[in-house]
Amino acid sequence: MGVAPSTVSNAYNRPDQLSPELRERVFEVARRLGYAGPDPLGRGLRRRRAGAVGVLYTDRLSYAFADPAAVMFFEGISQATEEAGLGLLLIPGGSLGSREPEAVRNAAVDGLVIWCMAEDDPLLETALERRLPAVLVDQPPVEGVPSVGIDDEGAARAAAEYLIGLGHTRFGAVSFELALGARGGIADLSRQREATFLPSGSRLKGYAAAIESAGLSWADVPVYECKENKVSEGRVAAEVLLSKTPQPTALLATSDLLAIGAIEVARERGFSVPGDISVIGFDDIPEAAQHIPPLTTVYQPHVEKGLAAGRILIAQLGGEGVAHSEVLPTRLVVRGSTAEVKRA
Amino acid sequence: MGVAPSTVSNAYNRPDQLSPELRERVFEVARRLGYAGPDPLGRGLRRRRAGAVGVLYTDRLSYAFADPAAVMFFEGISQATEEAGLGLLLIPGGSLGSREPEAVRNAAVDGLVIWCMAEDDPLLETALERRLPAVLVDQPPVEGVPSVGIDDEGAARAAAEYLIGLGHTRFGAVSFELALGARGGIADLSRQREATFLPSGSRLKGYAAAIESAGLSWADVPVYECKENKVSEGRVAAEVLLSKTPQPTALLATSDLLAIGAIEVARERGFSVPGDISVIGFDDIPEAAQHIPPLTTVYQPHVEKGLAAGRILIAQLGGEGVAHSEVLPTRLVVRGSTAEVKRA
DNA sequence: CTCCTCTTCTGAAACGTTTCAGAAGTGTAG
DNA sequence: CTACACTTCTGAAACGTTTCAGAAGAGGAG
Repeated sequence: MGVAPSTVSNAYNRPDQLSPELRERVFEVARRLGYAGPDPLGRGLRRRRAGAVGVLYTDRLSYAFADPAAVMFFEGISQATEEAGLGLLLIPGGSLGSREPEAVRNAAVDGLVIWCMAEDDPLLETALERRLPAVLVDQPPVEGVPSVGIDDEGAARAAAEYLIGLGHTRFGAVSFELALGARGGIADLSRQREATFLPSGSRLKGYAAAIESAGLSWADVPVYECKENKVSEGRVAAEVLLSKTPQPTALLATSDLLAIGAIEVARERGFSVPGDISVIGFDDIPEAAQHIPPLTTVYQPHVEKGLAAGRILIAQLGGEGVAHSEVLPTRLVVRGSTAEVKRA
Repeated sequence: MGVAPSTVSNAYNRPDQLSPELRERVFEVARRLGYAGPDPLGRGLRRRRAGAVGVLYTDRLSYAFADPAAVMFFEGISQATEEAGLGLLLIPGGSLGSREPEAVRNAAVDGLVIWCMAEDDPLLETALERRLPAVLVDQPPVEGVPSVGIDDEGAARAAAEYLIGLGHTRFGAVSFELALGARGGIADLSRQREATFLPSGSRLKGYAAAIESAGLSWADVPVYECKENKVSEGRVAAEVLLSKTPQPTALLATSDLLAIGAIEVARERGFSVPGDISVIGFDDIPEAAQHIPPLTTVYQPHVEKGLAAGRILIAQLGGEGVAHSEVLPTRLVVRGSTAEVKRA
């Protein structure tokens, strides 16, 4: 091509460093040779940045897209990365359930959003070992890494207190995974204490706190741990919980998806919701308001959470040192899936 | 560290090439030095692969997450990439509406899923110039690049024929973007002919074909072109179309989101849907079945579309030459938003 | 003509790997 | 003791850029 590599580089990156004619000539030759501009990997290596941030999620990515709350969270992150002109790399979970650390190590990113991973997930350590700028979301804090999240415990407590105020005394709880490798089934107190997923652990703690301070016994409340956060699991949980004696009059779910499944089963069994049984959710996904009956649930700002996480991460990339954490507000949204307990 | 770089490399990538003790020692030193394993960029450069595939979308990414059809499509792609242990890089659209080619050129990926871009979008050319393995989805075919899609025209035609069979003769159409920079407003025939977005163009063509072959005049059917694929735009379209004389008794939408918006407005104006006005959608997003009334619409397999696109792309990566295209099946799903035309 | 400044371009080094041929050492068979 | 085969490790080159100091030449001021 008869020109130094550095000149080609300048043609693409610093037009002011060479004459317009030569620049045009370089492009012309590039076109003829089928050269599409600097290779991203070579450039990334030299410049020491990848031009993308990664997001690490506890489950398989493809599951995340089936969870409306996750999708909104992604929407927020992508908004932040788009603002900054960065790519968003979705890091694959283990291809066959096995958590491959390879993918985490191999992700060409400048920073990491680590979302909702179990405290003891080996992948979490792998991720932190990379010493990239990172931000934790809905997870226990780690020294030196900013966190974004909500007050899970407080919000759950408020939700349970609301039901107590309606006169309910017999509860059942539907939780998603408490720790890696959820078995699916009733989780006793010790299993609850082992919870390594922050949201499930904290929300149960909130429910427990409300119930104990009402003079009731949390130990008597059956907690069903689902294997995944999906409607079908909520159904399974309700099957079990509604067969208990004494039968609960109120079900506390840790997500709307689970709550929806529970309501389905309750109705199929001939109960009126909220007439006979009240069900409360968590997340306030868009479907919650559309649902019949509309779900009483805890609103949390999913999109904003993603946006905040993205922005905090990006600020770190810019080298603006102080990584601040953020706790976003929640709000109990009373709709139609809860009512005063029926007088016996 | 007292050991050759190649040995470190072997420690991480080829355990069989060195003694277990040395390998352990390497890791030990790595830990102490805070070395987290081979740098993805260096490795990528040398190995000539990035370990990720990119997805390029016509809109801003953050919009995509708000569209259930898009989300399902992503779900499919991510399933495919996850199977292959690859990352999924979401390439940012122009940060401020302006389509920056930088991001496309700068994406460190081994292949590209190019989804639903206008035929004349400069970014499309930029993407193809990279000469990476690619697959086009819901787009006009390009020589040498495999395509994945559905028979938009045939499916739309079937949908319109169904309405004609119900006795409707006065139609209105609600379309999303026909070409880059949609203005929002009635699109005349010449604008329709200019359509560069395959799905909108083909679906309208299908509607037109059905109507013409029923002996009606497509030229008399007002077509409202929305700026974006969202409920609020469907509302605007319906406001306009329902004010036309003669008033349409059936609205043909090119997406469910638009159909839902149209139904809202029709009802607010005191019409019964489907009593007075029939509305048909396209996509069969999950919300379509939940909606009141449930939407009559064209089902297409969104997740499978993403899965197919991903797999075809990944097959090309593996060097398996022949890139085959795929046309996925669709199906008219009759629900409650359509009915026989009211006898005057 | 000399000195200085500008513009335009170049050369070499560096970014962090992997690859591959081969060096060094250790056994084993003949 | 030689020949050969392993095993274990190393050195150099290459991957495709960008950066930075500076060479070469042109033009202007003194």
